[in-house]
Amino acid sequence: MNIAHHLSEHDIKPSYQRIKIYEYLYKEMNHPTVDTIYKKLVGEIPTLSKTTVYNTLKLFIDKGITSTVTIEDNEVRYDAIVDAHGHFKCISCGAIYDIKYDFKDVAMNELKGFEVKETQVHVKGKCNQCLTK
Amino acid sequence: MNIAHHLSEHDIKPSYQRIKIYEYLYKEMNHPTVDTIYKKLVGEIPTLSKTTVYNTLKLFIDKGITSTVTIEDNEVRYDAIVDAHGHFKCISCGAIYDIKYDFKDVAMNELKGFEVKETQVHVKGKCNQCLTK
DNA sequence: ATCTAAATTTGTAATCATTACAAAAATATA
DNA sequence: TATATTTTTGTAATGATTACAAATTTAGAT
Repeated sequence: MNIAHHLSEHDIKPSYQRIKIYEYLYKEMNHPTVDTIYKKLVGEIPTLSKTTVYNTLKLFIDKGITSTVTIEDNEVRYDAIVDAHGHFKCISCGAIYDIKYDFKDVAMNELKGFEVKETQVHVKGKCNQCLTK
Repeated sequence: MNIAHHLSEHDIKPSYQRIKIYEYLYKEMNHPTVDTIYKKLVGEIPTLSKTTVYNTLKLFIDKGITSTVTIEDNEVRYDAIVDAHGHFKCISCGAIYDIKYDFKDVAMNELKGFEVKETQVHVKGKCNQCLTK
């Protein structure tokens, strides 16, 4: 995918920082925190400011090309995938897995007459790899 | 329900503060934040400290009689219901509704071989009341 | 190419929820 | 009653996020 083009398509001017931040999100797919993104990119972009990372992610969210994952109280994570999907966090190794689920099953009867804008499913436990160790 | 007894049963000494905090959680069922609890109870208990509210809720969670609701990034809410259930937050009036869902539908095939400890379902949108206004 | 205006980035300080920690108060035990 | 233990409290520290204004970069007009 052409990142500059993807940003432009969503009404975001493709500055150097924006391209790098989106590239990191998109390629790593590791649901990073702001701090993770900053620490990784400041090597390549020595003048990078954490404020820029915050500003940029907020812009990406406004424009609909990034979503947040708030599976923990004390940290917000970011995801280049914006389609409805859930997340599993392993309490042993800390890895976060994307999980699909049938959206209809979750949109329960109780919400008849409600307008649903967003659904987040967060599952915690131990992952396959940690269990077989 | 006898709150002192309920606390004792779960290995929590029923101090005045603990009883009042649990009572608030249990009776109001409004998924309050620490600040909400503090502001409400400090009228009745003028010496109450916010630290006590934090300590007490942490204890309740450890002992399994309270759960957290992290439907927003910037605030943790608390719930006296600990059975698996989801939450709907209205983006218009801010109210939080409890919602049941069929747990099996959410525990997806992808998590075969994983050990699931906890599932949270968070839905945001507009509630019935706000829509019909 | 040059000037000017607008957008973007940056650094610092402020904010706010939460935690750490130690002193004070209350409770239980001998 | 005296002592040990538990609980509560207040203050300070932490850490993520936001506010804000200056500096830099980019874009558009001439």
